[in-house]
Amino acid sequence: MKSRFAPSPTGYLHIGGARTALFAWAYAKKCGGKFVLRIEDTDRERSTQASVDAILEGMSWLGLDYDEGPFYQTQRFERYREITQQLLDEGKAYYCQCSKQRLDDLRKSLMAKGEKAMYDGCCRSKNLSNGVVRFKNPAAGSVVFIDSVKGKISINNKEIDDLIIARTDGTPTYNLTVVVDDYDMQISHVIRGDDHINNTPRQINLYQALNWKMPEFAHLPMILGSDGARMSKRHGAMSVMAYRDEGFLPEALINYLSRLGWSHGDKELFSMAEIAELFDFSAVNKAPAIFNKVKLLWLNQEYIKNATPEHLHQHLQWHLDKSGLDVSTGAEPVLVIKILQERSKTLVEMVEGMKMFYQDFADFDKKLADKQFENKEPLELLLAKLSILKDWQAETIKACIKEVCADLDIGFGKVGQPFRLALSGDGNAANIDIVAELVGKETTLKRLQKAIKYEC
RNA sequence: GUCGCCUUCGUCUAUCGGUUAGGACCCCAGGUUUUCAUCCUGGUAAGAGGAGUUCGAUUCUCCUAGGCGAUACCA
Repeated sequence: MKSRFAPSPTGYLHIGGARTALFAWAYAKKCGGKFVLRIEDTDRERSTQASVDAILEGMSWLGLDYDEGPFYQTQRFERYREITQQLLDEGKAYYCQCSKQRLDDLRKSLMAKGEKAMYDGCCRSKNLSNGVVRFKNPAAGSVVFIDSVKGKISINNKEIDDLIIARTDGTPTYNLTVVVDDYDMQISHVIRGDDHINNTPRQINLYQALNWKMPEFAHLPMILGSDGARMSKRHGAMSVMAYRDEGFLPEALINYLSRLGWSHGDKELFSMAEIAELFDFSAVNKAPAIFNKVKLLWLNQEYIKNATPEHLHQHLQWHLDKSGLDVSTGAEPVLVIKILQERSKTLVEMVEGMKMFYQDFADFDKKLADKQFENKEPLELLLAKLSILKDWQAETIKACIKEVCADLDIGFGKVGQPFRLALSGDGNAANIDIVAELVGKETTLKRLQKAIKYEC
């Protein structure tokens, strides 16, 4: 068994492509087969090296490792030419010199008549010796195949015209190259988006003309934008790497993507290993799915909550570097990460939460400060007690807070809240005693003084 | 226009002829809690419409509607 992911390098690796790659990868793993990466760059106009790099980076970030490749179609032009020539020699393809203008007019007049717009085979028996090369599609009968997710699909050959397999400049086109490559690379399972369903019968006819064994086909439904329309920029991030930038963990994105069109009973959380073990086309939906970022966020939070601080630290490094936050001088990062795990939906949020431990903030949140710092007494008393505290530990700090409460005969909140604001600046922090311990004695005292000086 | 594919809560989905149609996200209401968050409990919410087949249809068939896709010298 061997599957492949065959993106064209005309942009970054997007969500839909990633999901296709994931399923192809998962099925290969499940079968103990191989997974191949092939770059379909025959369109010289639109393909770029930057896109190739972006796709490779996306695959690697997601952890979608491939056993073979990446192969590049531009390096196989000789092979395509050979097959095209063979088809020509066997009378299964022919040259066509119809102008774009004629093709255009033909299409328009056909549509005006309410017929399907397709090439009329004008040059079929002209015996020309140059121009584009068209494949002679069978005129009668129909193509029937069993798709692993859609079931039986049949299309009448009357609906398929003679497709171009080589352009005027001799370069091959998509339908020819996929067939040749999938055959040469011994791909047993062609797994791709269902926007390719309509191409499949053409390709099957090519397989038959070449007398090649056909692979299994599995067409995955599309992923739609939030309004049910095809995904586009206005739906938010489409690029896989944009999700890293926004603070998502690759395992969360993978988990989310796996559940778009696939399911395994009521199970929601899947590790990559579980996906590889449980994935099957029989549980893949036929209908397109709408991408829902809110659920992705929930998943991301689940993964952040349950990850080890060390693992999080690894992924956090990229964001730390980006934000320029230096964590080498303050508390041990994993300790800080630990207390932020339950309160961060994304890694970006986590970096935000880390800042108070490593750098000072400019001002207190005014609205909160006016309220919390109105009565300075608790803060002053707390400062006095903490100043002489020798053993700077969460427990001892907590004891000080409780003493203040007792001395002043007030509740924990009356001391804890102002203290929290004094330390964080925005009032956002976890258990105040632990936070104070990690912020450190010197900084804590400094911030308390700053809070006491605050004028409401 | 033509052809192909698709259609269960707002969203992702379970159900493989017989269920009070289940789970998850979101949302709402409670509870725990040192803010926020987490956590716990409960709740709202669905089979596009119409014909058949059947003792019985969400499930099988057909029609309609809607959505998506293809109709390129793009992939």
